[in-house]
Amino acid sequence: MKKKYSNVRGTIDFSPQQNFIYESLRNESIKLFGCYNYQQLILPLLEEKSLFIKGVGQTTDIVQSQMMKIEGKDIVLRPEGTAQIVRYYLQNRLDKKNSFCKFFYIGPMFRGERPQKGRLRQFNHVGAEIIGSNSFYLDAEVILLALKIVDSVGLTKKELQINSLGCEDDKKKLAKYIKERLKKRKSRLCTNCQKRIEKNPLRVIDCKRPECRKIVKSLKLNKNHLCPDCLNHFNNLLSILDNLQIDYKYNPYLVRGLDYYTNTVFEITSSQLGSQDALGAGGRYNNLFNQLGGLDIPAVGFALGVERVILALDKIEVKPSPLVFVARAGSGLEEKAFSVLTNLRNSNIVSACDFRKKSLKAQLRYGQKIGSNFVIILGEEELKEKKVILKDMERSQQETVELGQLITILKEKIKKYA
RNA sequence: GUGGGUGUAGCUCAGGGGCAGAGCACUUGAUUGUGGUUCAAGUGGCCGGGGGUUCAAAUCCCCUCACCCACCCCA
Repeated sequence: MKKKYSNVRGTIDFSPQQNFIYESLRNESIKLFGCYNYQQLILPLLEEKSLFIKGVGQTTDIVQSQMMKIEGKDIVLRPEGTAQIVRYYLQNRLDKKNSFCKFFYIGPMFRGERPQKGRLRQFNHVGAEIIGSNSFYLDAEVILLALKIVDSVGLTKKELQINSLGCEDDKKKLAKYIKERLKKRKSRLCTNCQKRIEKNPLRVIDCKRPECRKIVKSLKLNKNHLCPDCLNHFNNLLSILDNLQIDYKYNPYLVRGLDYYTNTVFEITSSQLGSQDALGAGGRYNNLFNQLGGLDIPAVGFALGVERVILALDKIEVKPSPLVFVARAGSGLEEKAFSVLTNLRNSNIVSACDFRKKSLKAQLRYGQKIGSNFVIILGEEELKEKKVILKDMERSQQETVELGQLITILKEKIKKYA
């Protein structure tokens, strides 16, 4: 019995239509990154496991259960890009060279989660990192850039949520506060949160269960946990966004699931997506370099989920260039068809011919189906006089033209068409 | 990792122990060498896989796999 092959669980094949959006997202991103003076990095899909344990955090779900391990080695398929970029920076001692850097990357990430809408085991990130400055202007730049990229492919319905966790001390203070305040009501939290309250209290305020949500809301969180410097940083960022008239929602209950975030965290969500509603997210990570290399280097960045952007875009306008189809009336005209096609293509005219043994009627039907704007019909009668039939499909008109004039006439028609 | 749902033609799905179905799509026709609309005919199935019950299973039972959605988590 023949085995039926299909794609691996949690992966998707990009159809030509999806790829069209992907390419458009990719091109627009590269253009924007260039304009903002970022440099592209292409790093391996394989990294040492411990890079992510130290970077992303031992208690996070990504590290606990979602990393895809390479058999027999302490090597994993990368689950995210930030720790890797930091590894690159440290490995190449960029702190000694030009310490301030802006990088972007586009490529696949891997997480061994159970797939659902908007959640895959292999998915693509478009991400950026700014390394070497703690300026709130750069927090703003990163947010702006993420929004612009999403905009560039025509995704206008989206929401920006933003919060500040504060520096490492502030985070500890906030965690302690949450722990103390929730201790009495611990039994009313979900079992998951009861565990988290000890290990990672910040995650509790992010829980989406209604009962936890209710309790957490009563904490009345605000900016009080922030030290003067961090408060200043956050307020300045918000006023930049205000001045740019960017819509955002301050959400004091927004936490990111990766341990490395400090200060600014943000999330861009879309209502088009279902339960995995984040198109992208990011924030500041002023402690990650310390974790991985013992250096005190501030940084900020974001990542967008390519497949989620594609998912959220229900339609995209595809405007292909005019297509010319070559049809043969009669048998034995393949060689002539091939030579006409070659000439068309050498003149950069988008053209096609199916070379199947089909009747003229069937060829025209196929030509129609693939969206041909013009059809060249090769007929023995006309070819004797070095002529061909040129048919305008939309107008249902045709004329006989000199083979020598064909390219010139077609180019003229195509120009009018566009 | 946990729950719920769904697997029948290329696609969307109906059928629910006794001949394998519809719509769309596809192929071929409807006066010599001309597309879209229309009309006609045709191709196409291990009814996800394995086992069981039965004279008989796409249908009932068990197992399994895959997909979808949700939880969780994240982009």
